[in-house]
Amino acid sequence: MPKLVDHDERRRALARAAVDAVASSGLDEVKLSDIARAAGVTTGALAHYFPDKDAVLAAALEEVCSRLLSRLEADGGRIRIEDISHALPLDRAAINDWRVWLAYWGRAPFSESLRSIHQKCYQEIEDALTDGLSKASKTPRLVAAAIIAAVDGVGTRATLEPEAWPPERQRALLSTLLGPLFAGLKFKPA
Amino acid sequence: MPKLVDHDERRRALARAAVDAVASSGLDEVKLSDIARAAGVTTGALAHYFPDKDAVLAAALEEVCSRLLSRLEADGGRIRIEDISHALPLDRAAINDWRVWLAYWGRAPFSESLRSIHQKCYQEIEDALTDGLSKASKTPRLVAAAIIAAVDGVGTRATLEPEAWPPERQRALLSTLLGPLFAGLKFKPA
Amino acid sequence: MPKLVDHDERRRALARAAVDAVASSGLDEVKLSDIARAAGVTTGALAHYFPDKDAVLAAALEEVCSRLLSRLEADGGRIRIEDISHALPLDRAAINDWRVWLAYWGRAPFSESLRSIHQKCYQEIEDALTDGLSKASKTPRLVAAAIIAAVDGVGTRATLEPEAWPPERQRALLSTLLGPLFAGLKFKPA
Amino acid sequence: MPKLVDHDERRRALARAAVDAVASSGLDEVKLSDIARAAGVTTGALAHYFPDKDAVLAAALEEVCSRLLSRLEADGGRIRIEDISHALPLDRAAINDWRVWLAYWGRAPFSESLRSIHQKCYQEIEDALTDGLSKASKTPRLVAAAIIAAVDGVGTRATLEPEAWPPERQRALLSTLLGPLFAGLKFKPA
DNA sequence: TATGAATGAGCATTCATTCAT
DNA sequence: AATGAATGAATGCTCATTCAT
Repeated sequence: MPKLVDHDERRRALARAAVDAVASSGLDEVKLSDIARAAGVTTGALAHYFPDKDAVLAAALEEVCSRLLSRLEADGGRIRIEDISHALPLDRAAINDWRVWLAYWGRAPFSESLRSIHQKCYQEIEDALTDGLSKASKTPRLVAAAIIAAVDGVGTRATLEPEAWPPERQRALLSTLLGPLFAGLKFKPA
Repeated sequence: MPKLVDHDERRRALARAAVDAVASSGLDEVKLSDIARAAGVTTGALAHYFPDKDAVLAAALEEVCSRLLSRLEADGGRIRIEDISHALPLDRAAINDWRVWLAYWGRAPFSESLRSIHQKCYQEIEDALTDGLSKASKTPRLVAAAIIAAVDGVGTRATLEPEAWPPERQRALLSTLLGPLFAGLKFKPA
Repeated sequence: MPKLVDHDERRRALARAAVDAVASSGLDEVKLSDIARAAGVTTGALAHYFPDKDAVLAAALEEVCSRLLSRLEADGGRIRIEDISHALPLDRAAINDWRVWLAYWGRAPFSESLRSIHQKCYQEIEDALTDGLSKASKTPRLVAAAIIAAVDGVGTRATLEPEAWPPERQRALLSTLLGPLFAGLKFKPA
Repeated sequence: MPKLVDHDERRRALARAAVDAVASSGLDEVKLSDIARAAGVTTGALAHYFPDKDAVLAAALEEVCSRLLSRLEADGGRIRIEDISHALPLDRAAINDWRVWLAYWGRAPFSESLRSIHQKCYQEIEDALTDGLSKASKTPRLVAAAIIAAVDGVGTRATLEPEAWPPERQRALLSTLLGPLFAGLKFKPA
């Protein structure tokens, strides 16, 4: 019997390697061989798990999406700026993810599959936020979208100018944006 | 002397063509020949105006930056959400520019020259806004950055999901974000 | 001992599968995995029976040769056009074999092993025909070669343009070619 | 002004080089770089004249077809075995062409474009022969097809076993096949 | 004996760049 | 200044082969 591998787990590991490779080479410059090397395999091995390069990159995007989501993992109940700020590029790992995330924004308009991955991700976050805001606002979905936009805006800036935007400054910016908005919400004490 | 004017005008025209080509093919897919075709010349002609492809793409980014800035052209005095919203991807032309703009975000982390073009652009906007806010806020630069982040966040979302974000909805989202913030500013009536 | 029988039988089955695979993919396009799939095994299994791909393809050619020969199986004595026509691509199965047969013609000039398989096959047919013609002609070997050439010529045309050459038309063409030749043979009535 | 080339002439020259390359490497083994080298250019140059490898190979087939046709160039009037034999692989150059010609037979069943080139070639020959036979036979088209089949059959054998089939033997075989057939034709003296 | 994961070399193709005209 | 033919390096992809299980 041949060595049996967990196909899905292997795919996931390769996707993780792809994220690393994209983070360090850039989405446009990354070669299949970069990804393979990052994963410790040869390019041929990738072929067993993905039909082509696009599929590898799509898997990498999904990986980043799921990481982003896991950072936002609502602690239930009340939504706080403090919790939301965990989605920002506050540390090395998150900055890497954001670089990759941003890179895909430029490509999504030309790829149906990337676009749908993106939208699913936004949808999921927006739904969760909307849910948490339903009691506190009369326009919960709009507020949810505003929160997302705030995070995207701050995260973008911080990703493009990482030296100028250390964690504290990012938080300050996010609070400046969301503070007044949250002040108007009718949250009951948790 | 007249030659030089021609030369610069030609460069600018080529840069505009590059923006169009990037908007329709994507920054990763665009070929020098696409750009040349969009400009109505041959690839060889590009060589007379730019040392290499990167230079062409940098010129395209500068072109987009200047367009973005011209849309924001402050009408003087008081800063209003209405004016700021003009920077959003509200029509076809602006959406194109935003697509290009976003595409460069993914590449900036790997290119010193692109990064510096970006930063100069942000700087310019931030300075102008800070100036306009100096009387109205005690932290004008932070508020300026917040405005920029809001525009980036809303613009990103609208660029990625153009059908879901018609102009009115973009304005509503921007107002949701900036309304409460602006309410706290001490603007004197114009 | 019984193992060996199994082994040879298995080889033969794989060769048959190879013929099918070549017939449907083409000799140039056929992959080892196509052959394996056609045989219901994995590529690794092929390695137990053949040293490499060339050997598999050689076995396929031998298989086709033997089928061709079996179609010509002389019914003894007198050689008749009717019998010879059984070697033509008259039905689906024979057309498949001819496609494969033709495909090898293009490769034989570059492969000593394929060439020798070919020659052995021609030799065998020619010898049998020569034998049957020894009483009827003063140049039996030349006539035998003529018969072979006629079958090859008609079969080639029919294989390349199958719709234009239904069985009856093939027979008519063969008769046109061989009729006058056979008329000159001194066959005694059977 | 750049160096201007005669596009069609260049294409033709590249097709000729392709024929040479196929003749010496085989249709399956030939690489684009072989063809480029045979033409004295780089592979990139081929891209200016052919969309892909298949197109190069198709052009090579057309080249061989046209050579075959030119060898048969009817001298008008009466059709003689002697003239027909000029289509056989009698010398080095013709053998090369026949090798290439045969190689395409194996591929035609899988390629619409190759098939159509083949059919056009056969059509042209058949029409010319039919024309020349219209007075001499009541079934001129069938006789024309018989002549073609005879040439194909003899040529195939000679191509596969060149040492065994020197020119004289090829002619003898062709005469054996076609002699009795021609004897039955009602040719008027030219 | 058979599996199938992995290898790694090989090739077609693309395209920025060069340069003779 | 402009052309466009040609270069040649780079890379994604394929697939025969190997080998641990």
